[in-house]
Amino acid sequence: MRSYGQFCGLAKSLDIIGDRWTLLIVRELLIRGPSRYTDLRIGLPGIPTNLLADRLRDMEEAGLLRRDMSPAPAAAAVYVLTPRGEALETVIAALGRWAAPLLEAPAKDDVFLPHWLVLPARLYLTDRAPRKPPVRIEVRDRDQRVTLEAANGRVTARVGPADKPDAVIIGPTPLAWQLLLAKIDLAHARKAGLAVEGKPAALKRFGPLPRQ
Amino acid sequence: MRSYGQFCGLAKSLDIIGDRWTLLIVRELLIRGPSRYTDLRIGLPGIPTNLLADRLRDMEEAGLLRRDMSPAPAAAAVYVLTPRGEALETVIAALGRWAAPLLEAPAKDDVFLPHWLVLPARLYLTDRAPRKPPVRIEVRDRDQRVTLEAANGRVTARVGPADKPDAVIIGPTPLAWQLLLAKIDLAHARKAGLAVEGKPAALKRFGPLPRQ
DNA sequence: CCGGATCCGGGTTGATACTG
DNA sequence: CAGTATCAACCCGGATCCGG
Repeated sequence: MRSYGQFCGLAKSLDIIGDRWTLLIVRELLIRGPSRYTDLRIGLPGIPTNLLADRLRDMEEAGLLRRDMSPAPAAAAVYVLTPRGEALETVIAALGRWAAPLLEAPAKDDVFLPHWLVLPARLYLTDRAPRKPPVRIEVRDRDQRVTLEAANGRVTARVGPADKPDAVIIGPTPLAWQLLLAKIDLAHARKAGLAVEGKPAALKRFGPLPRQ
Repeated sequence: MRSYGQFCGLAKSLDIIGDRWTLLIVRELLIRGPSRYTDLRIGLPGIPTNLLADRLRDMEEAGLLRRDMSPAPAAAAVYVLTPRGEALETVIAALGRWAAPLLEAPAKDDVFLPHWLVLPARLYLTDRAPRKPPVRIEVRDRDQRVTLEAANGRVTARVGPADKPDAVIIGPTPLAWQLLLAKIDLAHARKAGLAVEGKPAALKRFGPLPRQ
């Protein structure tokens, strides 16, 4: 990207992360941790492969990520955020919070990959019963699994299956998201194609943050 | 800007503010308040005039700003941030903080307009003597003036001349900034072309934030 | 001078094909 | 799997022009 040539923090940061796709690549690495080229490509539907390669080069040069060779047996290159790259989480959180009103309406043609639940779960969901014992649920869409946990008043989320989940939501991610935000109720969700196994009451532990 | 087509807060926000120059226009409006087209152009050195016009249209359509006609006598159009546009201050602050390490070294070919001091002053400077009475200084570069105030442990900043300043720094903005950050001392700054009127001790009230 | 509109060359992006 | 190559379409930058 061409520099703005302005001695200003905002302009300097945009010089580095203002290119198209760059912040989305950081998002993927924040959510999934060290990732291979192909995993990044899958997590970024629509990205031209040459741009992904270009960006990864630029971002390595800018000190946002490192390209690591994983240990001997499987010689796969993985991309890993540096601390400097991880520090962009605050920026992504600010953008995510600003965009909250745009996520109320359900997606239309938008792609919604299950693992993207991780960031909004952290940003927009709250634990509605902080005093009660922790609750863990799994969201499953095809073979993708995401684990959400409500404990001590906080919601955490990560990619991967849950260990002994209290409930499992199975079906299209957009529906699961609507259900967690309490935009639709369980009966409606089931009619629309969602299955819930385990204790549906566990879902009530999650809800939208109060309007800021 | 073409949409990413992803149901994700980050992607949605970038759909709106990811275009080149857009966030810098927000910066100008945050710093200067309601501004005319020409003022924006001056505050954004390097922007092609057609792009500024395009962006202002896009941003109005996106609900980030309004175009207001000022009252009858001087029929000047001014651009004003909507609350939605003002809410981007948190995003700009996050980007500014992330960029802090990039602003330690002095600018080279970079442009440094005086009014840009306002944001970094708020973000990077601290009041070193919260208990003492407030201190107000003016930074003057050619005919541009910026007012900084340290009071009750906080630093505030705005465009315009200061009322009864305790000190006035006159000269190139980059030098003034270095001085405020305590990167250079007063003697060095004077030798490099900076003049300080009033009580130079007032400058000691300002200093860099401790390393986060 | 203010507030743009128009035009054009070059760089970036998007889509797809191809390769070690 | 992990990219490179190619090419069209689009966006950006720079310059010029124009009506109040």
